Amino acid sequence: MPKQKVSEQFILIESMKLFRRKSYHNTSMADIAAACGLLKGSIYHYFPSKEALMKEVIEHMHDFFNKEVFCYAYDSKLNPQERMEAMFKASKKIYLSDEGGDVLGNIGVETAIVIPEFADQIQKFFLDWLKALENVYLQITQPYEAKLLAEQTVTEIEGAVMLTRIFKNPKYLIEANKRIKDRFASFMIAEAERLNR
Amino acid sequence: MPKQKVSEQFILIESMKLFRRKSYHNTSMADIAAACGLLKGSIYHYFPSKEALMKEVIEHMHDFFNKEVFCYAYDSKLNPQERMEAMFKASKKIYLSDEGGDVLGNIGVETAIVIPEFADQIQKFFLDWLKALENVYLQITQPYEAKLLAEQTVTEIEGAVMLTRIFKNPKYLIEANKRIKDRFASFMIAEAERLNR
Amino acid sequence: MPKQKVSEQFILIESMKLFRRKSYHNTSMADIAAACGLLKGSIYHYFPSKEALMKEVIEHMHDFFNKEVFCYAYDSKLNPQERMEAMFKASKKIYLSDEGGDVLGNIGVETAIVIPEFADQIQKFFLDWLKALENVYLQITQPYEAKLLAEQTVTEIEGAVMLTRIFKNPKYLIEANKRIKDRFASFMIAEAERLNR
Amino acid sequence: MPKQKVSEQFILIESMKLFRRKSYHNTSMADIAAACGLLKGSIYHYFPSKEALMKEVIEHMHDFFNKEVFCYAYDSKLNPQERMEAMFKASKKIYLSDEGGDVLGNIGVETAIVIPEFADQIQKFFLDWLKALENVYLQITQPYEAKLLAEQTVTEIEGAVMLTRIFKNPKYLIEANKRIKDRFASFMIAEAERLNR
DNA sequence: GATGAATGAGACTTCATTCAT
DNA sequence: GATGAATGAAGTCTCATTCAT
Repeated sequence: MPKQKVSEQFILIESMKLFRRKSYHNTSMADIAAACGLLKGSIYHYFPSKEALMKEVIEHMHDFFNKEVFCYAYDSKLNPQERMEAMFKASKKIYLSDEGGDVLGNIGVETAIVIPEFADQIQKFFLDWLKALENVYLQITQPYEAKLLAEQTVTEIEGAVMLTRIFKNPKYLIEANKRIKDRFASFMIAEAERLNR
Repeated sequence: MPKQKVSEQFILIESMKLFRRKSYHNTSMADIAAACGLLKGSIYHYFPSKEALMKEVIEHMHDFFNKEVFCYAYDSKLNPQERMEAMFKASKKIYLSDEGGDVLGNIGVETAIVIPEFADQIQKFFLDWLKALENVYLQITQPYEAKLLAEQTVTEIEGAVMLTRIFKNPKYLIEANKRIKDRFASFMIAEAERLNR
Repeated sequence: MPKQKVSEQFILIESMKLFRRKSYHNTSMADIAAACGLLKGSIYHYFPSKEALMKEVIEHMHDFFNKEVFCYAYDSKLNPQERMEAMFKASKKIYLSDEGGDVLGNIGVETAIVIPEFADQIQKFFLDWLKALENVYLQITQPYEAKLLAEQTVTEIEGAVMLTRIFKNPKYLIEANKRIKDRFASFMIAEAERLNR
Repeated sequence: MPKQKVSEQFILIESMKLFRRKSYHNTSMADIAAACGLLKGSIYHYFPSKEALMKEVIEHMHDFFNKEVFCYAYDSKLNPQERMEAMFKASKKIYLSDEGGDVLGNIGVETAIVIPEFADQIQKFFLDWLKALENVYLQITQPYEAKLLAEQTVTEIEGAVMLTRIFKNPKYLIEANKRIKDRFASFMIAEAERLNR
């Protein structure tokens, strides 16, 4: 009986990399298999179809973000600023890893278009992201404002990911991060003043 | 002359719509032909290949933006605020037309990945956009600031286009527009105060 | 009423050149039209199909050879040697014209394979050629020998055309001509000796 | 291992037959697949393209001739006559096999026209053939003569293949073989006399 | 007669997927 | 579990042919 050459996890990671770098369409099952040291047919022992594999990739990223990034938004041991910092730090290693490929931003859009069922998953990811940010902003401002700030933050990051990709230049992402932090700081100060009064 | 069912322009427009809605890869030449009331092979009377067609679509959009949107940035008959307003107004009908498809944002990213030569064209589009915005911001602030503001503006719009797409909800774009306008107004006021002093 | 831009003859000649240079399959109706200063559809005013056009090309060449080359084989005003010389001279301008393209040799083989009906025509051409040569050789040798010599002559010329084409070097044809002439001369001498006895 | 219906060799042979019988252009990948009991797409497991397949067919024939035919020209255990005999015998089974299709003669010409890269390969085949024959003739005559005789021999065989094909009658090839042998014999005798003197 | 847009069959090719080994 | 040959649908593209103008 042949031994298992790879793990499901491994295939997930490798295919994620490929999807990010080359897009869903430009990545063939053979590419994925090759990246895993397998041959075409073998992927099907782990995932029933390319579509299913993609769905698990999305879910895997979603889980990862929930556990490694978004969680800090709810970490009562941290103050608001520390929560933001922690999220930034955790996500940065993802955004800037692997040739600047983003996570669910660009993949998301391409993918959401391709197969309707992907759209739901992608939306859920962004909803969790928005909710996490909103939760942090809620600590320093009013509910309506917090929601808008969360939306603005996601908007800027996703736009920056796109420009970073198009120009192959990370500065857009770096600038966006800076703006978000500065904005956060100014809200912190305003809130501090409000409380001081 | 034989019965001409379609014009090159018409094919360009129809394929642009499809590329926007379904992405480059998910749009087949047969789809495009069908959208034009033609059969597969007939598209090849107008464009030598799918790739060439895509390139012309991109160029067409670029031209369109140059002539209908970016031009206002250099219109000396308008004051800075009017220039921004004019650009917003002109672009809005594009962003929000046709199922909320964006212009060169999402197409751009997918496409830039697929075929290297697309990347150049896409970059050029964004460079013209950035230059136009920078030119307007230059009227109300310092050069370095103007450049950053231009980048922020494009970043926000592109991110908003993406979220609008993912959630099929135009509010992200509307909010982004509002933020950009407000930011612009605050710079206008600051500049006015500086001059008053 | 539009005037006739070209003659049927003209199209025949131009398509013959193309077929010789690029082969039947690699020559499109558009190529032929372009060579004639026309557009695709217009060829169909003169010839009902590509196949029919090819057939007329073959027939045209056959006629041409009958009238301009093979005729000398039966010209009672010439002696055997003069007949051979005349045929050589007349055919040379064809063999060596137009980038060394042959006449019905290589086209013939390709074409005979493609469409069975071409095969008949091609055979008829070669039969007339063989008959003409046989008739000349009959003047200087016995019937059986004459037939073999005719066959050898056609064989050598066609093989030489092929090699000339493959190596893009006319020497094979030149050498073949020389051999044929020498062989003819030696038969002339033998015949003269026989008569002298 | 999965059920392997065919081998690379098998596809090579089958496609060679088809190319010979129907020419390169008239043979579709579907034809080849069908001849192998496969479906269109399956051929691509063995050969990346039709062109590549053709190149391997040519190479395969070239190799075959080198190993099975031309080799006798250099076999020091044989005298000149035996070398010629061996080459004839070995090649005959190819020339006359399979509906009288030739080897690289007619295919060669058609193919050399179609794709320039084929031309090189075809030339190389003929160069090896010429070289082999020249080597044999060198044993019985002077260098210049040997070269001419080699060229004549190839010329005659190729021309004979063509006529055999056109008339679907092997007699042209048989006659050519006879002439070549007789010519060889007469040179042998001349050489023997020269040495006797 | 000339045009050239449109057709539609068919070619080459790719690739997700299946399955016998 | 792994293989990789085979499948078959679908995609891009070519081209002989038709026909309204």
